[in-house]
Amino acid sequence: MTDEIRRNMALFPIGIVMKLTDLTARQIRYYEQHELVIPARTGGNQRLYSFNDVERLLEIKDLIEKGVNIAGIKQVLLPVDKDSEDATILNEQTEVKRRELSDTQLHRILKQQLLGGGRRPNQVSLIQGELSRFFRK
DNA sequence: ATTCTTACA
DNA sequence: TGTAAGAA
Repeated sequence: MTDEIRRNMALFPIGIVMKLTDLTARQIRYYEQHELVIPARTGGNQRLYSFNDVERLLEIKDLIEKGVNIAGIKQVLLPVDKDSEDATILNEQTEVKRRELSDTQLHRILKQQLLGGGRRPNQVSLIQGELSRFFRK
């Protein structure tokens, strides 16, 4: 799949990503500290983001706006392991893979609930509370 | 001109 | 999160 390569290809610097996502450099870097996105680096240590990274940041932005904290987002968005990012998993059809699959399904459901629009502002505070309970330990 | 890291009102 | 400082 050549398309995956294209999506995970690091292309733009943080300045472009800022305009694309309407996020501040501070926020973008902050989310990186929490491993919500792992951009590539140039020889000069400059961050380079891929289309996938940008889309991910948009999802994060969406959740933040809905009042979800970093802890909650970490549960909703599947963790990005430095490897499976650019090299798609065409190997390891193993045990671990099966367990992660069920986790993935769970994440999707949760993601749908949060991402699925149309929610009352009043319910935002509830989302915070609910999530903290769901993900507590 | 841009971006990076670190630190703090 | 914003912003400043000093170095790439």
